[in-house]
Amino acid sequence: MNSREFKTKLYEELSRVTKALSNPHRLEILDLLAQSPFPVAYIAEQIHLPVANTSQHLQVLKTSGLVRTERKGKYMYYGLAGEHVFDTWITLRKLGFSLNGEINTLLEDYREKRSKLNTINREELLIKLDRQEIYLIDVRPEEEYRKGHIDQAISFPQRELKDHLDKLPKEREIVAYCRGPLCLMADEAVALLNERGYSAVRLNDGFADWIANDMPVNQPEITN
Amino acid sequence: MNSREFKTKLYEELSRVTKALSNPHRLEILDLLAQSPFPVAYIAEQIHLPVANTSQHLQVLKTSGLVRTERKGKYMYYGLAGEHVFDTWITLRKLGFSLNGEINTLLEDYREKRSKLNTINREELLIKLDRQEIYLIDVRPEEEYRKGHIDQAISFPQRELKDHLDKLPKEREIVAYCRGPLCLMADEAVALLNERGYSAVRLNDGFADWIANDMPVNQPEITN
DNA sequence: CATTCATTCAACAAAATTATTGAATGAAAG
DNA sequence: CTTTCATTCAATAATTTTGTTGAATGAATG
Repeated sequence: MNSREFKTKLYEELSRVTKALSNPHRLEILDLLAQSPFPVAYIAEQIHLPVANTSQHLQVLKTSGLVRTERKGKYMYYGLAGEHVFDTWITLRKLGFSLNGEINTLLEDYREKRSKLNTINREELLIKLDRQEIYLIDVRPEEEYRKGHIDQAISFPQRELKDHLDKLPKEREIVAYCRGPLCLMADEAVALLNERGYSAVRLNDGFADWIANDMPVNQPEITN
Repeated sequence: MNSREFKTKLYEELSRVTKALSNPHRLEILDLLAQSPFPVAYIAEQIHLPVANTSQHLQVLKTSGLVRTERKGKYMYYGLAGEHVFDTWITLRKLGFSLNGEINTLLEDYREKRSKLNTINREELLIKLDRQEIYLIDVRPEEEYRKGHIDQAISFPQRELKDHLDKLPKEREIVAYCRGPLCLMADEAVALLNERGYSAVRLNDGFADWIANDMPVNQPEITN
């Protein structure tokens, strides 16, 4: 093998990973798996894709080494292959934000229309939690809450939130969080709450970033 | 725009960057541009691709925001759009190495056949340079040497090295470096030198990593 | 102001990726 | 041991990406 053949092969091998990252559905899957491992059917539902198609995308990710599988009962759980995959995803997300002004515009426009953009960051949240100044709600699907959540958070899945408004305090500020900065469930929740006379803000990133920074979590139930 | 439409659009935008990174030739271009900006024809020659094709790849990179252009005289220089692009490239390269065992095997096999794998790292190099224990040669094409090189390095382009062996000392250890860990010019040079009775080793990474770590460089000539 | 030459464009062909459908597999549960 | 059901496979169609060729552009040079 001469030098040129070798280089061609080398960059081809390297591009196997970047090719796996080159599809929007697969990026959305990675963003979801940053929460925790999930079975195929759940992932398919979350990203609104047929199961067979989702399975194919998952296999692309698996072949490239980005995700790994584990069978639990009749379900096949897919999860990120390691912390370096999460870190790379964060790096790429940041790069995307900085290179593509469109993304920021999109997100801001969307959020501006719903809530008043009121956000709080991780440090502020921790302090206010400590002082019991706020009421913290986790608006992700309950499956995800059960696998782990921010310490002291109560589960109020966004989809059912409007049916449980009576359980929320009007006198205390409510902080809602979901998966990460690209996740919209917290925005929807905050918009609804403010409309109904509550005082609500969202955590500016989300659960994935929370655990990535070793903040206090609660994992009440190790699922099998 | 509803929530699903919005998410689809968001991940599509994000994938514009990852799509641009998904082609092996474009990765090789980025790796080259990590050295410094170059005109289209030079890039085409280095990656062994027709100029028109190279131009197309460069435009994909430019549209995604990863590289930017600057006209100098009759040449159009393409360069990385910023430090965050370089950092992301390094992150991806590392991820590729860790996920794809094939890559490490390839590199090691190739190197083992040529030299005896003798390498030196940046810190050792700096110390030995200071003590004048070594003779440091830059084996990249002279164009690249002229744009900047490791302080005290002498230019001995790998392609012409065999015609200038008489200018090298046999009594002192020679250290050769080129672009980065994926670049093979230093390996070829080291192999040749050891064959001819010199004592030579390579710097384990290369010039891109050297400047990324703020090590001492020499930029004798600002080209225009 | 005509010429040169690096680069880009445009059009088409070739190759790779993605989506869709329905059937196959294979572990768990009755 | 049969049934159930989550997942994967296989085949094909639709779409996108990549390569190739030759012509067009347009800035610099004489």
